Amino acid sequence: MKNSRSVGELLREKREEKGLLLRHVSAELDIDTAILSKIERGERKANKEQIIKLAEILDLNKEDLVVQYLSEKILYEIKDEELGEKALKVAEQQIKYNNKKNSGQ
Amino acid sequence: MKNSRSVGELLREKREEKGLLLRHVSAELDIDTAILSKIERGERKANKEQIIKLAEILDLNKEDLVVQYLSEKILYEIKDEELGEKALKVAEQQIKYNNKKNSGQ
DNA sequence: ATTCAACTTGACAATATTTGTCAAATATAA
DNA sequence: TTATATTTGACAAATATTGTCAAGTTGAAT
Repeated sequence: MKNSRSVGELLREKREEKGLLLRHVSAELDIDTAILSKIERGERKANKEQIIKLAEILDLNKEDLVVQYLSEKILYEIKDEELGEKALKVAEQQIKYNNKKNSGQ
Repeated sequence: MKNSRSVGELLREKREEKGLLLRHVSAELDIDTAILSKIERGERKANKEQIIKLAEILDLNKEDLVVQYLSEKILYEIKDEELGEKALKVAEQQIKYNNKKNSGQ
């Protein structure tokens, strides 16, 4: 497997690497430091807009960060579901089927 | 692919097959007929509890219905996302990795 | 064409969840 | 200790979800 760091881990790592404080980054996001702290520790989820901004502020690869973010959203959705893994596979099938259809195949 | 009917289609088909009216089924669910109508036509989502009850009332395979229900929830979550499909795959990988870990491998 | 039952629609209300603030508590370091 | 950074939890505001209701539409049977 490639990279398995959570969004929060990625954010905190990079922020510290850059020597930025919560207050610096949260100011740019226009939120309280408390929320960013929670996001970094996985206690709260960021929203899409914040993820984009964070990628920019911290020079993180935007696509990688968004993919990890969406993946966590999906996993959150099915975290207590026995049938979650099955549902994931069905969802993939249904996306693929749709792609096919809409590309004229 | 096996079965690609949406939750709504499954519900309406089976309800009509059984000769039940919206009012019969919605009474058992303790909601207005309007909502059930919308659920069947895909205009609203049911919640988990309702899905379970509906499977019972309509003699639908509970597992199949729940899987389709969860799949639709997942797809809804990423419907406007370019990176949705990628995120789905990452989510699967991460579930698998977790399974491994927690089974002592 | 009128009537009747089933269903649909959309405006709105209630409730739940998400997203945020703030102030106090806890580290960490000088 | 003092100062700064982070964390915590109670609460408030904003948003999304879930529901009701009443009026509108549809279709079948007079």
